[in-house]
Amino acid sequence: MSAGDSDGVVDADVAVIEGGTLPSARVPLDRERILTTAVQFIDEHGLLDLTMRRLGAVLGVEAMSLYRYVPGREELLDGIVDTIVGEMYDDENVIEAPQDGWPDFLQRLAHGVRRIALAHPVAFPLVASRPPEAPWLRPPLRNLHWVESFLTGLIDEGFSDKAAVAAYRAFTSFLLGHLLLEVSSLGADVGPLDVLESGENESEDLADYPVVKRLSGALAEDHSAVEFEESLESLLDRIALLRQTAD
Amino acid sequence: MSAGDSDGVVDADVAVIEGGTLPSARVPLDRERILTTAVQFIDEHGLLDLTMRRLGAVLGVEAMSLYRYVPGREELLDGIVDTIVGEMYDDENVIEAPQDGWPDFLQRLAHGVRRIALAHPVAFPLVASRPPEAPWLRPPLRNLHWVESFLTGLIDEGFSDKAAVAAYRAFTSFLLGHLLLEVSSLGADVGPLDVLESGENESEDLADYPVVKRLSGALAEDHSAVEFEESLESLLDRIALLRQTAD
DNA sequence: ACCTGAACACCGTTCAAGT
DNA sequence: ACCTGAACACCGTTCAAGT
Repeated sequence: MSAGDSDGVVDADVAVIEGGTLPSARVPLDRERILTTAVQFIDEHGLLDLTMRRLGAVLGVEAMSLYRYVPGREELLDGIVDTIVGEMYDDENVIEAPQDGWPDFLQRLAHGVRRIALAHPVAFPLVASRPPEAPWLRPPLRNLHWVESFLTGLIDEGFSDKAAVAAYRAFTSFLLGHLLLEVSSLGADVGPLDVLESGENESEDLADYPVVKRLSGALAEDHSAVEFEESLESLLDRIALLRQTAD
Repeated sequence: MSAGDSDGVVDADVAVIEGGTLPSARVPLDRERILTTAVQFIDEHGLLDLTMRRLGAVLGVEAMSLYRYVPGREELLDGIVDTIVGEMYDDENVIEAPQDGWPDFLQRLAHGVRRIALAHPVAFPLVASRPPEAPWLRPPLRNLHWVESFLTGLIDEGFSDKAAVAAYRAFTSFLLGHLLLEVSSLGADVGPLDVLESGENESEDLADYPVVKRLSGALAEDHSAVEFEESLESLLDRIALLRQTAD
């Protein structure tokens, strides 16, 4: 944190104007700037602090101005989800269609989603928990483009329609469960419960649960990365069986 | 819904007094009554409508009275999670320790969690997404009692400490992913986005995604129950391998 | 002992008005 | 065209006061 931009100080007046028309004029709002700023704000301050009024302030504007670009707070949150998931377009390791077989294709897609989860640990629960608008937009793969790629890729690789759909379901619920638990173990999450009061509290609570107490060290260890790889491998094995299933 | 208790009408005055001391006196508040009422309220009206003031009104009391029993809204939500997860104590099909082998034990536990998820489809995302307080309370198994049972049960059945912990991780992330997607497909969720505007909107949106469009029928089909069974079976196979792994 | 009234510092959202 | 001031109907929370 440098001294200039810390702690919510609004320095929109100092913002570099890209078009370069009116040097000292305030750069006008637009939807994309609102959304990227909101994502950044959540990652820094948490979801609970994201308020129309505060987001406006960060953008150097009154809250009411936001309503010209986004219909309300709920739609703002939906836009944030789109923005985050959309980041996967920039990931060169995620490909549009299988090149080295469908397992490689799904591996890349899974790792792409994991990367955006780890890049936005605080905002990711939003991707996971906003109500899906349709059964073909299951979290965390909430992007029609990638769902289309997923299904097309598998069908081109010999999956039946039914098998491709079943694979989509298994793939998404695997990613959702694993990644939600992985980012939540990273600490940040909804709710300002940052009261990790250490001391005798812990040992006292666990007195009635001797096995949990004995294994608490092991339970606290983070093996997310290898568990992700192994579970993904096992999922791909399971999907391989789906592929061979007759309709 | 009978005519008397519908639609948020407060009839606390008519409440039956169990102790039977003062017949016409208002039955006093207590933490449990607050929490069970809150769970019911969420299931009926959604999380967004649950407000300290409204919850108070349902209980026939001003919002400020709640603070005598719960420190604030965040802690109210934590209490709601405890209440919901605690319902599994009443489930006779969930057992404390393996009787017919660990796979049967875990099957019962998994189905118990699924039952509470389906019983509270609107409130369940809260169980899934509240920030865990410790690494041994991974959603959705956020109850020290059941975590203790889980670990003890597996260790008694021949799992090493490490294998039991690994099984705990795999088991919870499976349940979280599957159940969160299952209840969210049931419609209700956070956010008042009940704008399922039918019409040409859908087909228009899907014009650029022909495969999704072609499979949209199949994608909308609900096979949650059989998918749960099959995925659980596969998970148990995976856990069986863990059991045989040397430390 | 238990609940409330009044108050404070916030929210999201609207709309007529400013520039 | 874009933003704002003022207002409305709410929030969570505190605290002295009522019974």
